[in-house]
Amino acid sequence: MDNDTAIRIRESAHDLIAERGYFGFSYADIAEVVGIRKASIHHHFPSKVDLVVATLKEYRARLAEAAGGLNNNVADPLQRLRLYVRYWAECVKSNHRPICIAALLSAELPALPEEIQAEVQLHFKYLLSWVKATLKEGAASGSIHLHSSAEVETQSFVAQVHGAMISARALGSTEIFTSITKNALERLRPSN
Amino acid sequence: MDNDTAIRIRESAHDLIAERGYFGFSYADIAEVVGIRKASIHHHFPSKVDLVVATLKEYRARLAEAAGGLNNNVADPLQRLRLYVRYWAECVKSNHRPICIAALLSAELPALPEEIQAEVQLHFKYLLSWVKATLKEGAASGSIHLHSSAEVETQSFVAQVHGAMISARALGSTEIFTSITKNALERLRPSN
DNA sequence: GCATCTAGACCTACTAGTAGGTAGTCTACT
DNA sequence: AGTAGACTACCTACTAGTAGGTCTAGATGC
Repeated sequence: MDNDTAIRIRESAHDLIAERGYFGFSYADIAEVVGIRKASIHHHFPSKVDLVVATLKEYRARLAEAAGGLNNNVADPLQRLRLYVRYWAECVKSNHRPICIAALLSAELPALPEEIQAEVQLHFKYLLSWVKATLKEGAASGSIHLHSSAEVETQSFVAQVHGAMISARALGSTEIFTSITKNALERLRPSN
Repeated sequence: MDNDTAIRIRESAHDLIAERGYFGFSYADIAEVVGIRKASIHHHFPSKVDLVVATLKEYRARLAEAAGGLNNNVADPLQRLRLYVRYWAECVKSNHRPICIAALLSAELPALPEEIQAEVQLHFKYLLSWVKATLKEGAASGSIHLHSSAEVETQSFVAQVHGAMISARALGSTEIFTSITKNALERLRPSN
């Protein structure tokens, strides 16, 4: 499952989901990108559901890795959130996976197979829990000011980032992503 | 174009897009809901693009109507935004078109036909311009406090509402929509 | 009053193309 | 020899869309 071809299939699945959503890509698209035949994909991922679940699991693992890295290497919790936002700003700017695939799939959620729905939900729960822990730590150390509860500020922060991705895509504008997220971070500054 | 069947087709298209996105529904699905044959849909809407463009135009017309109604009948600009949010809270709660189809389609945007992309963009521009005008009026009359520019506060407000819809869908939770949007409105209160 | 014409609405039957998925085979490496 | 990984060739189900016919209601001509 960790061999090169399987990884390339999974990575191009991620690219394609970020571009078009679950129903917007096919095994034929992936076959063309990876340079193998459609049937060969089934050898690595028996069904489309398996492929997308694996893609989401990997995506979540990468988030966990990145979040852990920030926790360990960046002392200031607010700065961690700034770097999180900066990562996405780069994605939006370069148009490389410029949207969170869990947020995108969430939009299509009722039509998706249950196993995928569950993975999407797990991603949201993980992201919310990391942001919440970060906000709480910042509030305790004084680097972050919370206007309301950590729970609600967490939900609002995540919603703003996701909403910013959507607006940026709709308007074809990197700037709108930057200005929304800058505003969201500004609100968390202690002097406010 | 305004006869009963055409309307029913367009309305069920709206339902289905809100549930599944552009690629997630077919003429066969609509035929089943409306109770006519697939081919008959083409009589009213020659292509899927025509149908979705018509659905988005109608959706925007309804938004314009509702926004105009709020402008005329509700004196306080902040209260207009509260009612806008309340409308969506009801949709989320009742699970009747619980997501803005322009926001949903924006997620899939790069894969959509250009005419649809253009309509999605028009919806965003209209919504942003109405919210901005409302915020400005509120700021002038003192019923709304703007922490930053009207432009940025507008973008943030809209992003929070859209992000709240996404989170609510992902977690199957009406409460998260309510708490995010309540927080967004709270920020605009003059006492803050 | 009655036949005829027209047009909209809907139908059956079909097209070419694509979807996800399967069966069975070949090849190269361990 | 066994196995992983790729292949060709195929399947069924479904997609948007088309061709051409039927039915009905209203308007028109005599």
